[in-house]
Order: sequence, then structure tokens, then C-alpha cells
Amino acid sequence: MQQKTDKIKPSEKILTTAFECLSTRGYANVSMRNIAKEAGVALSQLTYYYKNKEKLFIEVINMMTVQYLHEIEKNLESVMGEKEKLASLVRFFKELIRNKPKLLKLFIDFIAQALWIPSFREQLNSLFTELTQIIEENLLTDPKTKKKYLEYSPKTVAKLILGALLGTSIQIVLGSDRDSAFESLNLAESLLN
Amino acid sequence: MQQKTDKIKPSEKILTTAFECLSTRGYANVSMRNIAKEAGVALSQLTYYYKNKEKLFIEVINMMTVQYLHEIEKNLESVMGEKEKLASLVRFFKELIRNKPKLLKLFIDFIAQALWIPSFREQLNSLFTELTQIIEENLLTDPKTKKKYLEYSPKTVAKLILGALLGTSIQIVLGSDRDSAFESLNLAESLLN
DNA sequence: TTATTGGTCGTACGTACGTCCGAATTCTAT
DNA sequence: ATAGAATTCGGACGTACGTACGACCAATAA
Repeated sequence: MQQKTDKIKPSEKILTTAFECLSTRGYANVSMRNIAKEAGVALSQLTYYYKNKEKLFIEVINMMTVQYLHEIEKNLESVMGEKEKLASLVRFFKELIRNKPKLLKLFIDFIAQALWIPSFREQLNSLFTELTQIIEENLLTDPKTKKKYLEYSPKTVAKLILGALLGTSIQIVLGSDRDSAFESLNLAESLLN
Repeated sequence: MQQKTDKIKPSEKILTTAFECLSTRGYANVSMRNIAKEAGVALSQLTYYYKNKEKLFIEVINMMTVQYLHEIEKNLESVMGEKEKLASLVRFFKELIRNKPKLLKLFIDFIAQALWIPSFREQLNSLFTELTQIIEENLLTDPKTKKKYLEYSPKTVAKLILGALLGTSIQIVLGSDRDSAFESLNLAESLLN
């Protein structure tokens, strides 16, 4: 029965357990020992595979970044027209908030850590850059769309879209009345159309 | 010469020093001992006045909340017309980012802590509520303004504005190219007009 | 068979943390 | 002047942390 779970590579088991712990309790409140214990592995295994706590967290974020950036791009490719793509992006975020709030929390926690830890900051910056580019290339290339924002560059528009999605998500994840804030995302969509 | 600084109440000295430390290095990276030392006060004084680290941070946030909420309201009262008030709010945020980035960092850090610490979360929620109300009452009462957003409630609009300001600020504080992201705030303003 | 390598483990080191406590000092009101 | 309260101090307690180390074990290659 447990054959398969036993065959999981320890390094992967550590990684997924680390994600579970970090996204549930936060970087500052999770110790290497916690992760080791929960993964059913010796503490020193974490050092062996990931060197230290900082690098382990970076790997966790990396894993999530790769996975979800792909998912976003797949989502955007699956519909035609920039209006529809925007709708699709908003829908993606709403589903993320509803179904994977832990992922959002992990991400917000990571942002805060990036304030003080240079290696995190670097990684976060490249994530922001990639996200902005995806938005730019998918939602803002049509001349018709461009005209609407006249003097503003696509990059500026993309950053605002990302900012609004991020800021609203934060309010939702942390706030009490979830549904009222969801409405804000709908409004964002219609304002941009 | 130092008469005046010596006369500062220790509790206040602790509070301002705590702000300085927290906004420079972050909640997780600042110890009670750090603050005590920097404030020139015995460690146990922090416990005496603020009970524990959590409550001390809450007091710091409280101080900042009171001060800057007042400042925002004062700012909004000083101009007439909802368009102008929106412009004034955006200007306020831009100046905040430019002149008091440490305050922004403190705030972002606080948001992340609020993910895991219930007392922080409570305080953050009431701060969000107050901010939303200020926006609602100052920028969204004019019937002319209301019409623009048709089916959306003022609260929803207010939350989006707050979200966009917050999300964009985060990108600016953490990002490398500050000026390009400032543009996003200008765009936000014109989109809402 | 033996030697080498990669993986696994338990443990220990040094340090830092938040909190607590009892004694000393200063202030205040009678 | 003095009792009592408020303040200040240094130090200690127990715990938790990230990291490092050296000993095993299993598989592989010569």
C-alpha cells in the first residue's frame, strides 16, 4: 500500500513538506526541525539537500513559481482576444484565492521576507518581472487596447494590473468579508475594458 | 545640551526606538535586547512598559496608524472636489513612498505578520476598514462619481483603490526601477477619472 | 573482495531568544 | 521624614534555533 509513498525521493518529500509547513505557519514560525520531523527524515538531511533554511525556502518558491507561471500562461493561451484574456486572468486569481489561499499566504510571507533578505528580494524581483511581461505580452499588444492608455507604456499598465490584483488579494486573504472584496476584482476588470 | 533628550519618557523612547529598529530590520530580525540597547534602557523595561514583543509592535503600529490616518484626512480636507481629492490621495502615497519608505516597509512587514498572529490580524483589519471608509466618504459620495461605477457599491470601489495603491506600493518598495512604477500610480488616477 | 561514493542518521555546539524575578533606587504624598 | 508606590536594573531560566560533525549503511564498480 505504502510502496509508492515510500519510493518518493527524500529531497522531494522535504520540499513538499516544507511547502506545507511554510504556507501554513510562515517562514519565521517554522523550524528546520519541524520540517524534518514532519517529513519523517533526519534534520541533517535538510542541510544535506538544501544547505540551509534560506535556500530551502527559495527552492519552495521556485517550485511554485514554475508551476503557476506555466498555469497562467496556459490559461491565457486557451482564450482569444485581449478582453477575454483579462477576464481569464481575473478568474485565475479568484480561483487561486478561493482554492489555494495557502499559496497566496506563502507568497505574501515571501514578499515580506524579501524586504530584509537580499537573496529573496532578487528572486521576487525576477518573479515580478516575469509576471509583468506575461501581462504585457498577452493583454496589451493589440493596437486597439494600446490606444486606450494613450501616453502610458504597456509596462506601466501591466504593473498597475499586477498591483491591483496583488493588493486586492492581500485584502481578501487577510480580511473578514471575502465576498465583498471579490467584487473589487470584477470592478478592476470592467474598469480596464 | 542633552537635558531635553534625557527628559524624554522611557516609554516613549522605547517606542520610537522600536519603530526605528522594526522599520529598518523587520519584526523577525529585531530582538527585545536590540531595542533595549539602542534605547539605552534595561531589557526588563520593555517588559515593564509593553508586556511583550507582540504588544510592543502593536503599539508601534498604533502610533503610526493614528498619526498617518490623521494626516491623510487632513490632506483630503484641504482640497475640494472628488477628482482633486483623488489626486491628493495619490500624491500622498507617492510622497510616502519617496520620503518614508521605511514606514511602508514596516507596514508590509506587519501585513505578513498578520497572516499568522491573530492580534495583528485584528488590528490590520480595523486599519483596512478605516482606510476604506475614508476613501469612501471622501472620494465616492458625489452622485456624479457614483454613476460611473454603476452596479458597484462605493465600498467595492474603495477597496479596489486601496488595493491598487497597496499593490503598486509593494512593487515600488521592493522593485528596482522606482520611477517606472510611479507611473502606474498616475495611470490609476486617470483610470478612475 | 575491497574501495569508493552517496545517502542517512543522531548528536552536540554555540548562540540567541522572550520572559521572569527579586533587589535596588527614585519618586510622591502624607 | 517616612511609608508606600512606581520605576529601573542586572541576571538567570528554559528553550529553541541553524549548523556542523563524525559515524554508519547500502549500493556500485574495479
